[in-house]
Parts: sequence; structure tokens; C-alpha cells
Amino acid sequence: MLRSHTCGQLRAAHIGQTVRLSGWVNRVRNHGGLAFVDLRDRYGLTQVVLDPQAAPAAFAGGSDLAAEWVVAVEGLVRARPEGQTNVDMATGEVEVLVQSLTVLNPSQVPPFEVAREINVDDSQRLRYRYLDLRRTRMRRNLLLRHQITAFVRAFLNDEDFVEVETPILMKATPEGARDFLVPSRVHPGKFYALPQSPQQLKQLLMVAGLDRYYQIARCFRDEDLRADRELEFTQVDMELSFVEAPDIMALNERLFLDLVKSVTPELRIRQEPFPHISFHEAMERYGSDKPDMRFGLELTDLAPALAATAFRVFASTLADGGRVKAVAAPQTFTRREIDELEALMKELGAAGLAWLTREAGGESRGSVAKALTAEEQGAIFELTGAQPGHTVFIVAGHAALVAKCLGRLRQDLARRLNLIPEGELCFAWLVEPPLFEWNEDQGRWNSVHHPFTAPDPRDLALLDSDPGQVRAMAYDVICNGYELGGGSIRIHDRAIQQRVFALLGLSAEQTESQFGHLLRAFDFGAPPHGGIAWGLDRTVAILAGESNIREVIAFPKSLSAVDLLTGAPSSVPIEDVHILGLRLAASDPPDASAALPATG
RNA sequence: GGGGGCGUGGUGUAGCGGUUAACACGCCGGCCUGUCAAGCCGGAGAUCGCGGGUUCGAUCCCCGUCGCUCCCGCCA
Repeated sequence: MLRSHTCGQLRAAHIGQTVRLSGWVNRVRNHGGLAFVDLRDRYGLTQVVLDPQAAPAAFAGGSDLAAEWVVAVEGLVRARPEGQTNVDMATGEVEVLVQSLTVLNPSQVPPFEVAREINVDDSQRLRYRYLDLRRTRMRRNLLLRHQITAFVRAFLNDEDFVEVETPILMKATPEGARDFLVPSRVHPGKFYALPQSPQQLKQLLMVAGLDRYYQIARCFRDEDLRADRELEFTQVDMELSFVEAPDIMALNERLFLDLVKSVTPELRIRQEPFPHISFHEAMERYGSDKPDMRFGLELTDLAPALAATAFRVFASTLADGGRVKAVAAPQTFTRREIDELEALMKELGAAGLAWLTREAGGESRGSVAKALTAEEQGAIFELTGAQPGHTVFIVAGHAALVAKCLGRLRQDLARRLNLIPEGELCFAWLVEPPLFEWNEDQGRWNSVHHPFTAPDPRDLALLDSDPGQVRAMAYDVICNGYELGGGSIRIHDRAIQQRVFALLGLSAEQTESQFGHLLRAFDFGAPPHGGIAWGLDRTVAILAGESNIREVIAFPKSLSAVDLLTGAPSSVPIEDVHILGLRLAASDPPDASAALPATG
């Protein structure tokens, strides 16, 4: 071993021992006649002292040291002098008086300072990710991620779950996101797809009698990236047999609660047990299917106040079946702030943002202060609970647009008004989502979740008469405005499955070619089953207090889907393309393969 | 595919139609025996992302482009 202890280990109890430490030079403080070096490894920092009187050779050798050199030292643990202990350091009571020093590997001057906790340009961090990962923030996040996966495995193992790996090379599926395709060399013109999730396989495992399956599974979706979306991400995926929705929700709720109490006990859980809110209610009250419920600012329907309004914009919206809704904020706004908010609304597709500030003595001002009667304004203030000095923001339009705009406005106002409590987690279950949504482009129904989600038995009759009203036996777990995950009870009844496929516009031939394997399995005794999958990256990010999942992924892609560390995606020799039975499109440079970039 | 923000020594920032392009950290040299963001002195280091345009003059204004980023579309 090149060390006897780690750099985070030594305490007063070790005083008098001779130890060997290895690590990176975090910082050097050279006083000329005496030098201090902070040695760093994953476990912490230890101050080592180079004293020419104690070890002239080590002192001489140490005069070259610079940040990020890898060194080993051997020396004596001793108490720091009176008044020199460092209370901010776990090892701050002691130091190591170096007797010998070995440079294991020098370092170039790093492109950014590892030891300083400053913002560094993202592309720089990704290009030198191995240096970024040495920094406190990323080390902390990766360790938290490990604690979370370790906890999840222990919890589920203890609940009799079996961890099963499923293939990465899969069959392409038409539903859902765009697949990553992998051409087959053995079968030219045919493709594997990387899994968007192990959905079908985990259902087959239920047919196989595994009873309880889980996997910390990598998933792939070829869609544009966001702060909370990567090309590849990790799901905690599980499926259970002989259960009903409340069983799955209860198990996962217990998992989340125990997890938070175990790995981030400093975070408060706002409400426990988790509140349940229907999809419909979430859209009505918060304008979102993943509302951040750490603050109020709920949406108000203004229709009752505007039943007979002469203001054309609102009257015609209501007459056309649209909605006029509002968010009330407990303060006034400057013209500039209102312009910013209106610009945001227009960006999202709203025609405009109406506003009304209530003033003392029944007065008001705002963009619709003259367009609405005193009675209408009074009713609006009444409905929204706006007091004098408060401002009501109003958006009119079709229901989905109003929800999108006000849901976002609510979030934006909460941030501006500093209404979002720190260190708090507000979990909730979002229940009773619709089973289908109408696909305008293709003129047919789409599954909201996936085609195997069971309809609520209470709504079976609606499958034929009004599919849009059918509720799904599905549930999402949300937290602080993020969708952490979702799941459902699956269809195990062949007849219902076929009615769903029919509604999705799938012919018998398409059903057979796309899902035949699954349906055949269900003909051999499928147990009632259901499951859930939740996003590990988002969960870690929330618990780490990060707003971007790249901060909790060791080697993420940039937002433009490029791996800045390795240079992927890259060109390949054209023969490698041809051997797969592929030809590049004519618009591509014919010698694209010649541009194989040097790695590193 | 669309919209917004950012791009200035190695790093993080300031600046602005005419500057010797400023500051901090880092780096290099010197001094320094109790520091822990060590200190003090000195120094090097920037064709202001790239291309074009406007202008007597552009780091600054305009257009295009590239990179990072946030959002819409897309995606559960």
C-alpha cells in the first residue's frame, strides 16, 4: 500500500504514530523556511508540514510541489501548536511532520483551479471532467448518488425484489420518444434500438413469475436535451405482481421517505404522507401536471366574475369555450417587470397578459382597469383574494394554453417574490391522469403513459363513447416541480388490450409485428401486475440541491448532445459504415470518414 | 426546427465607438519558520470566439457563424 491512512482519517488519537499518506497537492503555503501542503484525496484534506530541520531532503524535494501533483509522504502525526487547530477541517487537530516525500506524478498547471470553488465555464468543466470531478461539489454529488443507489438496492432487496438486467440492444418501438438505432451488421438494413425504458421486458418478467423485479436501468431517448433531460439517463425501474396501485405507491412512498431521512436528513419533507392530487385538479389549481407545491399562488377561474362582461377579449374567449384564469401576487409591479412577464407569456403563445392592481378605497389600475366594470373587478378581487396592494395577472385562451402560461407565471412569480422555501421537499402523487390524449397531427389517440396502462375500471364504458375522459390506473410521483417518475397498473386482459390498440389506430398486423411477443406472453397466464420507474438523475439532483442533472452525472453530454471529453459523436471510416449495409446521404461530405478526429 | 442569454490573458470577471484593455485568482522570479483563500516585492501572459459589414476609427453597433447555456417545439 502506498498509504497507511487516507487524507480524511487522522485525528488526535493518531498523534505519535508514523503514517504514510498519498494524495493530490491541494494547495501549498511556502514560508521559505517552512512549508505547509494540504494533501487531498476522496476522503478529505490533511495538512502536512515540510520542515528543513526535520527532513532537509523532503523539504528540498517539496519546494517544487504545485497544485495537483500526486505525492506520497511518510511522517509523524503530531498535534498542531496551541491555537493553530483548524476547526473547518476534519483533520484540523493534527498535522503530519514529513520525514520523506515521494513525487508519484507531477501535474501540468491545470486549466482551472481544482481547489477553489468558483464557477468555471461548462465546456471547460466537461472537457476536463476528470479535474472537475476532483472538486468538492462534484465529489459530493457523486458520493450522494452512490449512497442513493446503495440505499435503493438495500431497500428493495429487503422487500424481496430481484435485480435483473435487461438488454441494451432491443427492438424498436413506434410509441414514445425517438429511438436510438443501432444497425445490424449480420442483418443489413435492420436495426436494434436502445431501450427508452425496460417497460416490456419487466412485464415479461412478471409473466415469468419473478414477482418483484427492479433494476437501476440506463435508458436512452433521442430527443433534444434540457436541464433535466439527457440522451441517456438512469431509472430506478420496478414491477410487482399481484398488487394494486395503492400498494405500489405505498411502497415507493416509504422508499422515498426512508431514503431522504437516511441520506439527506437535513432536508425537510413538507407533507407526509404524500398528498394525492388528480391530474385535473393539478391543471386547474397549478396549471401543471408536475406542480411545485412548496408555495401557493394558485390559479383562479375568473369565469364567474365575467359571465356578462362587455370586454370583448374575455367574453369571446369564454363564448368559444376557452378559459380566463388568474394568478394573484401579494405586491405591486413596475411597468418594466410587467413587460418582462408579458414577454414571457407571449413567448409561450399567449395573446397577452392582462393585469389589475387593487388599490385602496375600491380603486384599481392596470391594463384592464378601464375595460372591466367596477363590479367585475370587485368580483375578481373577491375570487382571487387580492387585497389592496396586490396584483392580479390574467390570461385568456384555450384551456391548455392558459394552464401552460399561468403555470409558468406562477413559478416565475414565486422565484421573483422569493416564496420558495430552501431545504424543503414537497412530494406528491399525481393520480387519475387521462389514458389518452388526442394527437392533432395524426388525427388519432395517443397513450399518455404507454399502451399497456390499464384504464380505470370505472371508466371502461367510456372507452367507446368518450376515450378522452377515460382515466388511467396510473400515478406520477412529483417533487418541487419535477416529475420524478410514474407508473401504472398494466392491462393483463387481452380483450381490453385489443380495444386500446384499436383506439390507438393500430391494425391487427401492426399490433402483431410490434407487440406480438408481449401479447403472446399474456396468453400464457399473466398475473395482474404494475410498476413504476423514477428518474435517478432528477432525484439525486433534487436531494443535492442541483437544478441541472449534469451536475450529478459523472460524464454527461453538453446540451447540444456532444461529449466534450471524448469528442463523441465522431466520424468513422466509411468502410465501417458500408459493412453495416449503410450509405451516407448524398448531402453528407463523401469523405466524412476522413475527418476522424484525434481523441484526447 | 424556433427564441433568449453568454463568449475579453490559463481561470473567473470589469469595461466600452477613440483606454497603455482593468481587477482577482493562477503562473514565473525573489523574500519569508506557523500558515490554512498565507503574506510582501517584481514579472510574463489577451490578434477581446470566428467571418463579414457600418464607421475616419469596432472588443463595443449590425449581419452571419461556431461553442456553452436557458426555454418553446420535441420528450414522461
